[in-house]
Order: sequence, then C-alpha cells, then structure tokens
Amino acid sequence: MSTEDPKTAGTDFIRQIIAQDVASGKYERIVTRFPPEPNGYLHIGHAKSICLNFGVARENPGGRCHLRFDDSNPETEEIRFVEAIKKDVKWLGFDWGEHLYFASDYFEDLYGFAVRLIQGGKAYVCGLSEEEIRRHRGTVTVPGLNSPYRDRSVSENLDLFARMRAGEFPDGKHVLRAKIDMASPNMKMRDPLLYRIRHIPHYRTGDKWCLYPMYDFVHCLSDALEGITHSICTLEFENNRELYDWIIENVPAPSRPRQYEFARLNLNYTVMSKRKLMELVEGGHVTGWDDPRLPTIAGIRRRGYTPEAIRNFSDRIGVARSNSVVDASLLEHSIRDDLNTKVPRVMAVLDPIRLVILNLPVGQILELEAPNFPDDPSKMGFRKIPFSRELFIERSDFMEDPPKKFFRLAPGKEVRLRWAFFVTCVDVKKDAEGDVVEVHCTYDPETLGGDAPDGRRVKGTIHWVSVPHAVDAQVRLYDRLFSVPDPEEDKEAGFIRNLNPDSLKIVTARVEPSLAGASRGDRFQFERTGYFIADEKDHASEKPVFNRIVPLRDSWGKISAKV
RNA sequence: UGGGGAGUCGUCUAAUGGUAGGACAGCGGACUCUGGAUCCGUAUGUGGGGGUUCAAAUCCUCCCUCCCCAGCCA
Repeated sequence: MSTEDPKTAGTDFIRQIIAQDVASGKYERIVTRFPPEPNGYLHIGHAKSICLNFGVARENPGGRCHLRFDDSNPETEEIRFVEAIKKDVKWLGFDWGEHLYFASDYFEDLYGFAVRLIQGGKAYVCGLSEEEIRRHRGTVTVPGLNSPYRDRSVSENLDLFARMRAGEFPDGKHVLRAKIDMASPNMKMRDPLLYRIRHIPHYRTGDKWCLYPMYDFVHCLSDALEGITHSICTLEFENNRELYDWIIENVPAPSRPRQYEFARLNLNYTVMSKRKLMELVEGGHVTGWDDPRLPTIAGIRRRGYTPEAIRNFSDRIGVARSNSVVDASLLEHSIRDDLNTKVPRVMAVLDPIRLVILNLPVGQILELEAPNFPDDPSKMGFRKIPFSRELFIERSDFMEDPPKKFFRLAPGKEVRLRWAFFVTCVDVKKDAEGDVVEVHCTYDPETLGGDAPDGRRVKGTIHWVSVPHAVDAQVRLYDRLFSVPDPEEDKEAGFIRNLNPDSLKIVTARVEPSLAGASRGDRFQFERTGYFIADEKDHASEKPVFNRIVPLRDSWGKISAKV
C-alpha cells in the first residue's frame, strides 16, 4: 500500500462510524472489501471506492481490505476483466495481500445457506414465468400478489431445488425466491429471486453449476463468510439493505456485517456508467478501453495521470450521501499539482513557424544549457540545447498586429528566448497568400543566459527549438471527450451526439533533441504548453509519440478571450 | 402516487445547539527567464414558511425540489 500520501484529510461519515465502532470495541479489526464484477473495466468512480475501502483499512490498525470479484452472472463475466481490474487496483497503489476472493468460490456454501432458508420455510421454488413474476410484483403503489407456488411444502421445495441444481430444468423454468412479503412497500422485499437457472458455463466454475445465485443473496453472505465488518456500497443499494439484513438474519451467518452507502462519483464532461463506456468503445468512438480520453483507470493511466494524483483527487472530493457532480477542473488540478514538482521541463514547439536570426552566421551552432528543474534548487540537472540561426517558435507567439497586452513577439518587439538570448523582430517574410512564413530577428549576444547587462527587461519569454536539431514527434492533444457538462442531459437524443469533435488533435511537433532519449511512460512539462507522457504503447525512440496529459493553466487565454 | 434517501458559496465538502470554514473554479494584486509555479487579497452559500431557544445549517413542524426502487443485472 502507498505510504507517501499526505494523511487523509476527511473524517467523512463512514470514517466516523468506523471510529465509533473501534472506540466501542464492537470489532476486533476493521475489514472492508472492494467487490467489482468482472464484466468491464474500472473507472474513476471505482477509484473513489477503492481509495475509500483500502484507505479505511489502512488507517485502522489491523484493518484489511479484500479484493472480491462478485462473479455470479456467467453471461457477462470474463477472466480478462479480472486481470485488468487487478492491474488497476495495484496501479492505484493498493494491495489486497492474501485476500483475493471470488464469490464463485462460495457457490457451494451459498447453496447450503439456500437449503437452510428452505428448511426454515423462508424460501420457495417458484414456477411462474418471468412475465408472470413481473405482473405479480405489483407496482410502487400497488401491492404484489402471492405466487401460487408460495406455499409449497419444505420437502417439495427441497426436492425441486436439488433438481434445479442437477440440471433437470431448462432456463427460466423455476427460480428460488425468498418468502417475505408481496405487499411490502419496499419493492426489494416482494419475494425477491435468490437463484435462477442458467445453462451457461461460468468463466471460473465451468460446467459445474447451472444454478446461479443473485446479487442480494451472494453479496451479504460473501461479506459474512469473509468477516467483513463494514460493507460499503453506493446509494442505489439503499433499498437493498433491508434484504441484506433479512438474509443475514435468516441463515446461520458466520458473522454480522453491516452495509453503508455513499454517493458515487459523477464528473462533468464525461460519462461514467459501464454501459455507456461500453458503447463508446464498441461504437468505435474511442480507440479502446484505455483510450486516454476515457475516465477508465486504464485510460487515465495511459493519458499520463499518476496514481498519487488520483488518490489526492479522491481525498479532495470527500465522501458523502448526497448526489453530486464534481468539476473536471478539480481532477486537472490534482494532476498538475502532482506533476509540477516531479517532472523535468523541456521545450517543444507544437505549431511551428520559423524564426531567422539575421545576425547569426549560417552554420554557427551554440551549445547552450538549460536546467531540467528551474524551480527546484535541490534537483540540479542540465541538458544541452543547441542554438542556431534558424529556430522554430510557436506560431501563436508571433502576431503581426498584436492587441494591447500581447507580450510576445511582434514587429519591433523584443522578447527572451528561453535559456538563450533576447531577440527583436525586425521583419517578416510572407507567402503568396500574405501569411507570415518567417519571422526575422536580430539577437543580442550580450544577453546570453537570458539577462541583459544593461538592465533592460522584456515582458515575454518564449520557447524554441533549433531547426537543424529538432526532432519530429507525434503529439496527441487530448481534450474533454464531451463538449457539454452533462452529456446525458437529453435522454431521448442520447449522449453520443454530445461528443466533442475536437477531443483529439494530432500534430507533428518539433521537439528539442534531448527528447529523443525519452522512454515509454516518461513524463515532461513542455514549457508554457502542458504536461506530456511518452505513450506507453506507441512511443519509440525512432518515432516519438507524446500524449498531452493536461495543458498548463492559461491566463493569456482568458485575457485574449475577453479582448 | 407507496417506500427509501438527499438539499450548505458556481462546484465538491466541513461545522454534530455557540464566530458558516476549506478546496477547486472566479476576480484583483505581488513576484517571476514558463502569461506556468508561488504568495497575498477578495466576492459569492445554509431550498422555503412557521415554531422551540439567550442562541438554529443543526431541534420540531409544514411545504418545495432532486435521486433511488416495479432485471431471472450488479
């Protein structure tokens, strides 16, 4: 488990309950669990739950958190998702140690509990069809009707249940239901289904079973079997808690776990449900589950986010019981905050235009040096940056007719080239269409290193790369996947239409030669531009590929937008 | 409409009868070889009406709004 996090700030309501339980001596140790279903990839909402469950376990002496795959539906679950989920949890910095579990390992125990329920007259085999069961359930305002099979004898139920297991019946022929109350105001308590027949092989148990338990039966008993003390889930399971307790109380459960619910994470400008994520992936709207624009852990990782940033984000958003939507800017702040002190600075020109230094001879090359961590005296480190007559600068750093507060290059204006010299624009060269293709300058050799001996100051500093030394790199400029804060706003129209057409722009950038030595996964700040990572799949030293993790805050952008 | 939940700055979240605080976003300024970072300052909030109390975000009451539940998904 990670230890470098600052002490978790919040004493949220979950931690308060646990603190009380610890103080009262209710439990010997705190045991939580993170219970994903292996039918898809984890997303940042799961990260919140992971940080909560593993965090709580870490904060309490002797505490532990289990990783349990809630795999009782053979139709959708796959081993590849198990592996992906394990990788993601580890990457986030958490360790379940010996405590890796599968609900499917409990099938035999669970079956035994079901038998006990039947023996106690608390469950029955129902032969109603799916449609009939639905009709008998009633509605939120109309009580349900008892199943005609509700009063079968214990022995008949036992016999039928055994034959269900033995495979004597086709899918849907019978189900096992709890005998509770068809008139309960809580729909979850209207004789809920406990087992269904599915003649489908399970990714772990193979053909051993054709009878599979349902979530409400599996979850509480898995918790009890593992000695979970605090079973933390999301708000939509609030109505299930009554059933959770009912089952625990009506079987000889080995322990007495309690369920607590918190609000799941919502983020604006994205979607979070597995179904919608699946639609984006399968519809080809993104390149895969690890597309850097997706809020999946795999996507966020490939985008270049760090686990520290995600954990800090998780601390910052807190844990509460009211539905909420967190602003994407908080996530962006978390990664900038982390990377700012960690990654080296380099220069890269994303949208190049040539700058020619008229008073520097053709072929002359100056070997300059630039610090890798200009703001951190404890991290020395320099790299060579060659300087020559022709440079690339950012197209947006020159304007022929600049507005008032534009501090960059313009005819007659002097700026500093980062770690090099002052240059003054004396002329421009245009093409047939009248567009500027070259910016002509003179440089002041006295300003080597970036300061003028005569005390002269400049307002702007711009980055640059020497033309003959520049390395081409593919740069993927990622932006928000959706162009509106709430992509699901209009349920009818769907969320796909709200996709941001500019969520990915690929450019060929000219980067400083030191970047030729970058390895996959290396992160940098491209000065004045943003944070970037060498792509974990596509980057190669012969063909560099960088993903933009997040742009730098841009106060000029705000000023220029107003003008 | 039955039941279960939730309403605090723009956003997220504290305050558990006693000065409504923090973070992000915003705005203003300082500083700066990144219009970055950093630092300083600043505006904005208890859904509404009654009530209890010396004192209410907090307790009572009525109302309003939003979310969840009618899968053989989890």
